[in-house]
Amino acid sequence: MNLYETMLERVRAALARLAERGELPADLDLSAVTVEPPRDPAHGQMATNAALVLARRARRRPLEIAERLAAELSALPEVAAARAAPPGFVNLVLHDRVWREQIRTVLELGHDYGRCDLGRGERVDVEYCSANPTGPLHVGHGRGTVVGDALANLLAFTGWRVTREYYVNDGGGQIEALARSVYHRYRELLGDDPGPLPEGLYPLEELVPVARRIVAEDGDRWLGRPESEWLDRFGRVAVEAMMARIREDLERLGVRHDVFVSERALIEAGRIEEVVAALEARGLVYTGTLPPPKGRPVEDWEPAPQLLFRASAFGDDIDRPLRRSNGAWTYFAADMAYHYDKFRRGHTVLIDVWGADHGGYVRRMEAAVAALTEGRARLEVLLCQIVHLHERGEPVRMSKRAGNIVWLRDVVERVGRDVFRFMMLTRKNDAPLDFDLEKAVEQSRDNPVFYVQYAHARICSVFRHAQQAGIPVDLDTLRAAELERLRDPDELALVRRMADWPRVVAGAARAREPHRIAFYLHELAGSFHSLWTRGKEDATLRFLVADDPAVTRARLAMLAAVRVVIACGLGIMGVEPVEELH
RNA sequence: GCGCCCGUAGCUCAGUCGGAUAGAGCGUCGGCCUCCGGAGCCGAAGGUCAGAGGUUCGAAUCCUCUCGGGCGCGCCA
Repeated sequence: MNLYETMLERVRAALARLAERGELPADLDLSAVTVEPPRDPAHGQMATNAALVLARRARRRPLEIAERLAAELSALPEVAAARAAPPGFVNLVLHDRVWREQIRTVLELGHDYGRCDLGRGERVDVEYCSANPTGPLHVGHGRGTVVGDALANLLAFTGWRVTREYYVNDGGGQIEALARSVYHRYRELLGDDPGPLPEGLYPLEELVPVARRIVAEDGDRWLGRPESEWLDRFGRVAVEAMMARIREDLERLGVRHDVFVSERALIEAGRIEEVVAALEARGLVYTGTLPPPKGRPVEDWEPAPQLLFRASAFGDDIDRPLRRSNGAWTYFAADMAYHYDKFRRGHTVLIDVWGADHGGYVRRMEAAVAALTEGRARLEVLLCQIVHLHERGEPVRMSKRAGNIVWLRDVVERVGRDVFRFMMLTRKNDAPLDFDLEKAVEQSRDNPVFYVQYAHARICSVFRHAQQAGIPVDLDTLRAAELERLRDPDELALVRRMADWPRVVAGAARAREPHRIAFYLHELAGSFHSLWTRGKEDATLRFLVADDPAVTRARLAMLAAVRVVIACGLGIMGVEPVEELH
């Protein structure tokens, strides 16, 4: 339990005592009562809204309740001051020692500090990346991949049982196009001039080695043969090769999925038929004709009866097709089978991280999950907005047609895994993100990655100096430090910021917003840098004070704890906490 | 036309389940190097939270409408 939760319990207990004495009604609903840091630190260190929330039901003036509550809270051992403030807050100041003790807690718990059981062991499936196996990952894929990975880390840290998952779209027409693209290269390699690449095929250089492999294994036996003979073979080899490449790209980003699920395998196992039959049995599937699409007119639109899922019964605008007019299942039908599969494997929270261009797909998938699981699982979709790439201030435009795609691997190699991952988490997912390749490698205040890592490195540097000076820095010594020697307001501010970590983690997990970790670390690093600089101006505030081993121990304990929190936060983001910058 | 997302300082963005006088970085201006790493720190200036209405003790936050931007809109994935 973190400090805020502890104080919330204290507030609830105090309210109960007031109720016992008849100063409040007995059965008040306390669920809206919170204990939070006030926006303006001048008000105090924590504030509760209890009186404001309860005033109406209690039929009392908020300030009156606040005053009684303040009196009650003043008596607590943790509380240095409790004051009622208009319109009805109770502001709390805790004894410094309560905050300082958090240092010892951090040193006891290490990287488990901030861990909690918010998820209560519920099984959540986080599906992210899931790029089509028609080429390597490009920068655009990187954002969702990092967001999904960090979110999975965050949820695992806060008590969920997490599966990290990649859906391999190896079943549709795009794979046929991929196979034909490889066949084109195959003919080129064997000197059988195929002419220019037909419209709709992939011009990727990366397909040449795939074709080469088929030449090596199969020779020229597919030359001049009808498509029906070679299409499957070429498709399988191409998907395998592309997935191998994608896994390498993921590896370089430090991303490792637990499960790769093949769309094709689901289809071949008859899973779509199962799901559709189940829906059919419940009257949720029918044959009908959809109205023409809105917006820009579709030239060759003709009304045609199709097999439809009654998505509109679950909040979608219209019903959605399950079969194409050529009889094949739609992507949506396969996706239904896939999401049902996630549920069948025991997940009750399904989180999908998608690009913003899939926004129009969210409603129908939510409807599908609601229908298939009969409300026992819920889908949460995180849409990641576009990444704008900049080079020397100029936007880098990517276009598949022009063939100037920026591969994820190249960017990661250039700026480094840590920088890339951190930068991808410096915006909330539904805001567009600018990524400047120059700034990313710059070591300045401008660059939040550097700023945070620099704080960590500086702490490590202090410890190196301490060791050189023969000052004991082992954990037992630090745990036994006389923390009351930490008296400077900036030291206490740093400690309070550090003690915020459990709240931040829980809030970020609840909101599915891993970017909050990045912002928090930036603030924590700021508090630290500020304190560091004061030590330059005032030697008594330096961390290592030669003639005062006790204060040195206390400050080293504080730094050790801050370092743990920084490292832990970076760990959730998948970023290495470096010990030295160069 | 419809749906989803967004609109906060000159720029890029935070803003906790609705909480008090809306915060940070960049940029601008003014300061701080006998130093545990100045790759840093401190200060100043800078706001009609797009606009209007509503709910509420209280709205940047929730609801409605308007304006502006992004994405998407049968048988692609």
